[in-house]
Amino acid sequence: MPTIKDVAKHANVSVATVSRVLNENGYVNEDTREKVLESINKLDYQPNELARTLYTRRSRMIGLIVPDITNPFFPELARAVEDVTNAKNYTFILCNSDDQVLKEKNYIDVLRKKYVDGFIIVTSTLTNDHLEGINTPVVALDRNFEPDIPCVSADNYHGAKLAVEHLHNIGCKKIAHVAGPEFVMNAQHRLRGYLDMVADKPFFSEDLVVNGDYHLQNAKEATMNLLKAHPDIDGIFVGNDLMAVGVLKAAETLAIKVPDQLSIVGFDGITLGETTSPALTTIAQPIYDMGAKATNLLMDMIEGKPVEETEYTFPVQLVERESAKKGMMLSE
Amino acid sequence: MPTIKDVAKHANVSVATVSRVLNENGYVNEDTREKVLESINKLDYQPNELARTLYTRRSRMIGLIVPDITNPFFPELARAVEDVTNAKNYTFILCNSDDQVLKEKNYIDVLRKKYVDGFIIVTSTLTNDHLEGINTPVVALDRNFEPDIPCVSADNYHGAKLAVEHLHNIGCKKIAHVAGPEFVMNAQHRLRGYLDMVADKPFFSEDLVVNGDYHLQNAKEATMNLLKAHPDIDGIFVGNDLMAVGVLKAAETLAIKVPDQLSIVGFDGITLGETTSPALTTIAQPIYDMGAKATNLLMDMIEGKPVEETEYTFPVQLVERESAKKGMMLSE
DNA sequence: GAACAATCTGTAACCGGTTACAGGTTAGCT
DNA sequence: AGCTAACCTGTAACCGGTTACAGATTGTTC
Repeated sequence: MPTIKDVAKHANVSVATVSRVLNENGYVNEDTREKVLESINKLDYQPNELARTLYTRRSRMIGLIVPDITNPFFPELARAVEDVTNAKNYTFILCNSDDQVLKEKNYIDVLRKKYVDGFIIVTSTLTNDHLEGINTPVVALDRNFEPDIPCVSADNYHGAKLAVEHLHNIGCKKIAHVAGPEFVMNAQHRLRGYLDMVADKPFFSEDLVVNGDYHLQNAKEATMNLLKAHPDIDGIFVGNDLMAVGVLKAAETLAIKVPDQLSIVGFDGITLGETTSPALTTIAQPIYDMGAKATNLLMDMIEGKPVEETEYTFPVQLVERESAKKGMMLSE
Repeated sequence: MPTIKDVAKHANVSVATVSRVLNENGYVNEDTREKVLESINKLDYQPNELARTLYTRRSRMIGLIVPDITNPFFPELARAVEDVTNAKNYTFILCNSDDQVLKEKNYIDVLRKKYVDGFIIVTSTLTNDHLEGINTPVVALDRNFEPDIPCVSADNYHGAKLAVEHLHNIGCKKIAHVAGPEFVMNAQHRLRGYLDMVADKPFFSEDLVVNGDYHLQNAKEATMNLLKAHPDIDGIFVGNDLMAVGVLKAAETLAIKVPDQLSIVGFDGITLGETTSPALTTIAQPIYDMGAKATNLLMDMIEGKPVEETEYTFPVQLVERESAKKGMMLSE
């Protein structure tokens, strides 16, 4: 691989001049400029990003930290991040934190040593303290954790209300909730949305809320218990789509027909929900758009552009598929 | 951030000495060693990876190029790669190629400029020519493309035979195949496995094979046509699980009961197959193990260890779930 | 034609590390 | 004591770029 020195020698100029034509700054005579460009072409020279980074402290790399790429919500997010970074000539590094602060901190450390220009973090466990002294730009995605860190998320509270409202509208008489983990902010918002819709209803009791961990298996088991304890539940709002699939499985195991006997509404709008039978009715977030927004926001911060707002809330949308519909209860 | 110079000054030694204790090479007196370590601790010094890389030409980063992380097969692979790289103090960069040579080449270019130490590539379109002159280690994953590039994949041919055999064993009388794209090597192997099992059977005709593109929608449509043309098909071996879900959907649309009237066997063993109803019977590849093996192999190559073999074929396994079982046909 | 600004180019310091080389010290052996 | 080998440490070159600074040339203005 040729270096800038080779080019300089070939074009009979100094490295400074070559650097000037490369970066298009400073004065350089048109003739020498062309001479240099010619040499660059002839030698197929490509500047060494690393050497550049060392001096400029800009790596054109960002880190994306997610809990687990295996969770189908995150690939869609990651894809958006990749598309945007790529379009802007950045690259990104993917890190799985498994929701462990230690892993998060470790990754942040490692990446900072590599001079990454910024972070997009999906976290529930990291707090501002851990980021102290880090002057690298950070954007929080999906989960807002600290007031002075810009955050991109969906309207979880409203979405939850939308879900319960829909279940109510189609005639459900007893609506339960399989909640996400308490330590996750968006799960709290969704739970609150549910509670604010049903807390004053006569059918409500606290044990209509069961805790899931945003994963399938656990939600399935919790739902089995729930449905055994309350056989008259005819609607469930589930904290996310992955758990909703678990709920679907639970119903199947108990020979409860969805949506005839039980209506289910999920949350997220991941592709997985389209592949189940019945397909999942859900509250869809604009996942790709959120990922893209977060990335663009981060780039703006990196490039020193002023950030107007610190909170970007995306609207959610009810997507009606097959797991919730006006059921037998109504026609009775 | 303190530099090695700060440490040197603080410990009253030269940078060379500090470097020596850091890298544990060359002679350094025990007393000075401790003095230096103390300074490192006191200043909370962390060596700058970048500066190191510039000289050593080793970045402790590798690139993983996959067609599309949104395809549920790849997150499981990516997770394995991440776990292994992370354990060995490497980081990895994820790239989506969308199966386009141009994107692949571009990524390889970009990453080489960043001094990545190696590549893991899942590709069908890249050939050796494109890698020419690249002395960076490369491992091919899931799809073998050139003889002199080490390759980790599953036993696709045998898996296909296993699938067809299973369909045969449970009593299917007319077995079709929804194939993956022709340009993908593993799809060819699976097709061949199918053909070698059925080509001499009386029920066989060439139009029992339809082409899919490894995605859901396309497979669904192709299957609808297939099943309309051959209503007596009672078994389908599908080239991958994602398409198998499409086949499931097709059957549902046509009101064909799975597995009572039609048995379906997929390929891959991704988690998605567990979430459908009926859950997918499939030929499972050890996806995580394959990813881990490829990564370990790459690291060995990077570290100059000799590579014994150039082809690692992993065994596959029939996972019986619900989409294939002894059907009505038998009991009639 | 003198003064000054704008244009052009090269030298050298710098980013933050690694390491070849040289010089000095100490220990071991005859 | 003299010689060699092992031990210890610092200087400076190097990785491949960027840029402050200075000096030279040209152009403009009065």
